[in-house]
Amino acid sequence: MTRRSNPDFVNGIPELLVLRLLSRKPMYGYQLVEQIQLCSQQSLQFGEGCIYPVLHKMVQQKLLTSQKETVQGRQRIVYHLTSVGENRLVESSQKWLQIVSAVSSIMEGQEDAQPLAA
Amino acid sequence: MTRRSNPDFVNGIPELLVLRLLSRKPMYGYQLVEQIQLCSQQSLQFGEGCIYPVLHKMVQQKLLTSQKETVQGRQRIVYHLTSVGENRLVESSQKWLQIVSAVSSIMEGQEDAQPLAA
DNA sequence: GACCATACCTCGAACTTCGAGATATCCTCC
DNA sequence: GGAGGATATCTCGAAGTTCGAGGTATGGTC
Repeated sequence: MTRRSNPDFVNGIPELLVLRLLSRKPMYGYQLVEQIQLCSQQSLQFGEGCIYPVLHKMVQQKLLTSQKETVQGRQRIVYHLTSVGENRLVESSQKWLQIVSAVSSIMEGQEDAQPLAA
Repeated sequence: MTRRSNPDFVNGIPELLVLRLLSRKPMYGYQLVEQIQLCSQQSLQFGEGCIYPVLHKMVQQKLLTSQKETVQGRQRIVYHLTSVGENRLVESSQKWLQIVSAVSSIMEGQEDAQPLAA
C-alpha cells in the first residue's frame, strides 16, 4: 500500500519524455516503456499502466497520431508526433528547464532574496 | 476551471523547497510563500492554499516542529527543521538531482540506448 | 503442451496542487 | 471614526497524475 509515500517529482515527466522520444522517431507503446528505462539507466521506470493511458490521452489531444501495424502476427500501435505535439514539446521543455533552474537557484542559494523589508 | 490542464512538473517541489528554506533558518508560513516567489523570480508561485497543508503534513511526519509566536499582536507559527527533516532533505535533493539528470539525458540524447536487439 | 516474451488494455487507489472563501489584527489615510 | 490594505492563519473541494494489479492474445522455444 502507501503507494506514493513521499514526493516523486515525476509529474508530467512521462508526457515530456514521450514527446521527446517520438520527436526522434515513431515508436509503439511497449518500446517507449523500454526506451525510457534503458535511456535513463533504470532511474526512470514508468510501467505500461502509466504509459498507455498517457498515450491515449495524447492522441485525444492531437499531440500524437496512432497507426496499427502487424509485425509477425503481433499487433503494434505506432505513435507519431503531430505538429501540435512538436509545439507542445517546445513549450514543455522550456517550462521544465525553467522549473529546474528556479528550483536550483533556491536549493543552491545561500541567502534571502530580499530581507522582506521588515 | 481546467485547473491544471497540462503537466506542471511541480509534484513534490513545495516540500523540497520548504525543507531547504527551513534548513537555513526557521520561518513562518506566509514568509515561506513569499520567499519562494522572490527567490525564484516568480517562476514558482505556490499559494497559501498549497503551502499550509504541506506544512501541516510535514509536522505530522515529524519533519518539522512548529512554535507559536506573537509579533505586534499578530500571530505567527514558526517552523523549524528537525533532524528527521534534515535527512529527508538530503534524500529528496538526491532524488531530485537524479531525476533531473535522467530526464536531461533523454532530452538531450540523440540515439537509442540500445537498438532493442531487433 | 507449457511457458516466456512480446504487446496491448482497464480499473481503482492514493497522492498532490491550488483556487476560493473565511477569519482576524494592525496600520494608514481620509 | 471608518474604510481598506497588508499581514497571517485556516479549510474545503475539484481536478489531475502515477502506477500496481490484473486481464487478453500471439509467437516461439523447449
